[in-house]
Amino acid sequence: MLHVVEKFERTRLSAADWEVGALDLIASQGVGAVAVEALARQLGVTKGSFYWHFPTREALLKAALERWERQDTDHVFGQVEPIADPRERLGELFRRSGREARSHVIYSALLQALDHPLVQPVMERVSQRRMDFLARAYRQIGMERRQALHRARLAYAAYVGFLQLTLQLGMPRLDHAEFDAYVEHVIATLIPA
Amino acid sequence: MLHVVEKFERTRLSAADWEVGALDLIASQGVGAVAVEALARQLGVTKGSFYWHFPTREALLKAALERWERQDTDHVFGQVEPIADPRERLGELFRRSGREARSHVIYSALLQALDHPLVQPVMERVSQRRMDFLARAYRQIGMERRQALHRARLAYAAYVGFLQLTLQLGMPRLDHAEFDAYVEHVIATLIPA
DNA sequence: ACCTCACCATACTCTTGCGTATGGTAGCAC
DNA sequence: GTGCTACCATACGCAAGAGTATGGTGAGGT
Repeated sequence: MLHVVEKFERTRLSAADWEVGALDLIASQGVGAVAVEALARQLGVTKGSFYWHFPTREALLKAALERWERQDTDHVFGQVEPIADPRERLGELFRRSGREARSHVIYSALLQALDHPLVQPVMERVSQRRMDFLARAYRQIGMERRQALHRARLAYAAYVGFLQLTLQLGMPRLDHAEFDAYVEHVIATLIPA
Repeated sequence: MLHVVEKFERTRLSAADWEVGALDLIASQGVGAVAVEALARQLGVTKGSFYWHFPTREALLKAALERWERQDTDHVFGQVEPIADPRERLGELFRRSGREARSHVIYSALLQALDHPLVQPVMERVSQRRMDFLARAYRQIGMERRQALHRARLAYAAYVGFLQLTLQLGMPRLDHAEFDAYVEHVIATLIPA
């Protein structure tokens, strides 16, 4: 129940500790679970501490989202960006999308909170950036501009839907081998030879 | 502000009126907006009325979800089921997916509330049913069993992601013509010749 | 050794939204 | 026309969670 997360029983906390704590909560239980008293309990302090670091709950959310957006950009793209062949680059990107990466889990959780005014613009930027990345790769393959945009939109929609169906709906329950087969099918279908 | 929805100024309400009112709220502002006092205000009565028809808020949600699931099944499939050619059937299904159909809007809103214990099982059933429908069509086309399942999963993920991206994120803002072009691209990509 | 201030606890208030208690009214049976 | 009952209003209680006020404490600089 009360599995405390604190790294090493730090005596004092910083604003950054609250931010990563908030991101932990978002990843595990969604944005709605980010309550200051619950988070304080999880960090081993009380809300008195929180309101020294942040003026309001929204401020924490804003800071946490900025932190995530910052680290997400290079975490997802940085790994595959150097791959020269665009087909190979896209394939590797698809393969990495299901590997329970923390960034994907948080992205999926934030997808569930798109009605929140602080979340929406962040997600719009991140999603647009990722789709542009896909569109560029498809253009490099040799697709016509319009086609590349459509294919990027389709591929990204498939990614978003996949996250929703597996992480949120928890529906397919496919094992490791079956998942690999699915990803290869997606690659064969969405990346032209 | 207070654009009342009531059909024709009925003097008395029935449980069904509350259910469709709840579905209206879900479609326009999500599951979280289904609050009994707000809904009562919208129907021109007070909460005193509500608790005569339903023992609790959850009961209303349950009834509304059952109503939606019932009418959704034939609303989405009923229109395309009679189409004999599986390719044609799938294409028509894809084309209908973006046409702002009420059922899709509600499905998208419920997708945002998958953490709710009442919503999850309903969505699991509906989604599974729809994916089975897709898989059957792909099999009829002549795809191998395993391939058909993967393709159905991919197509449905693309559908779910599309809803999320357009209705919730409000991101692409593509006009009518551009949307049609996108759908045709999807059909060409996901339905084998 | 002590002083400071960054960090934290305790004890409130306020708002929101669910649910309850109880009494009122309108339409139908007879 | 009177009474029953289905529907509704008003006025509560109650819990959760955000935010405030105020006082305490311990580690680092001097």
